[in-house]
Amino acid sequence: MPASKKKLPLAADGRIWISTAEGKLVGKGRIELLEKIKQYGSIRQAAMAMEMSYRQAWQLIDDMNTKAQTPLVISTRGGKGGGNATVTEKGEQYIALFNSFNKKFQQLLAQQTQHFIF
Amino acid sequence: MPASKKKLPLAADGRIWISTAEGKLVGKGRIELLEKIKQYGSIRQAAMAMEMSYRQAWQLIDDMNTKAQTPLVISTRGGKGGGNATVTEKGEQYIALFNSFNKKFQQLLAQQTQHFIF
DNA sequence: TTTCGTTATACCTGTTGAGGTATAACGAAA
DNA sequence: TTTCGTTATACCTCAACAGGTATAACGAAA
Repeated sequence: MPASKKKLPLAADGRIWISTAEGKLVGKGRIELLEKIKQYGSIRQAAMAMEMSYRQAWQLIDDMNTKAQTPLVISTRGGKGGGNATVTEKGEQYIALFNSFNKKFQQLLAQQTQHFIF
Repeated sequence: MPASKKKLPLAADGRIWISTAEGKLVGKGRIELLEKIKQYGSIRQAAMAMEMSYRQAWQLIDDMNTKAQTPLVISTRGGKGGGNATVTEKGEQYIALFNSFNKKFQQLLAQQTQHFIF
């Protein structure tokens, strides 16, 4: 064992999000929710896939749509299937934006954790 | 106004910390607390300077000392002045480690926020 | 052995927010 | 015009947590 003694394993950790003046707009969970809505075309099914209540999913979406100028999710109710939800082009842009940001962040965490052989 | 229309101001945001298997060890607030303890040599005065209760400061210190193998803060009670607290060499190392990590993180946030002219 | 300011710890309480449940609204299709 | 599954929203409850207050422990100095 060279310079480093027997060591307590340390990790660089953190959470990131994109915010407006109103506060948090999208983070990891909300982006995943958008991706599930895109996949299923349904808020309810997206919520089930993430093991969260419909209520919570709806609140997150409502908050996003309120804070962003343009809705990230558009939903309709009634009709065939009872209703549906789709992710807008704006929503897609946020997904891409966050995932790019997050990728760089994860690289930083990994790099810093390396330095923690301490 | 070139490629970007009138825009909603977005910011890359986040929080970071250093964690062990037991969870969070030090973040921004705890590092600041260590710095204040170093400055004042007193848990109570450090807490006052940060406008937190002595109780909360003590709990944070206790948690850090428990999770780290080596105490980050050593305190004595009784005697001249009623007691005192000092930051150990290990504590100083965590301060330096976190501040370095945080500096790179702040750079990432600033850089990403640039890309959010979106 | 009394004083004093700090460290250490127990205890109690209000708040807030996470979460579930219930129900209304809706519109296409049969 | 009835059915159906989903969206939308109101309402209620309970636990966890933040935070304050009170008090014990401590030891150097006077």
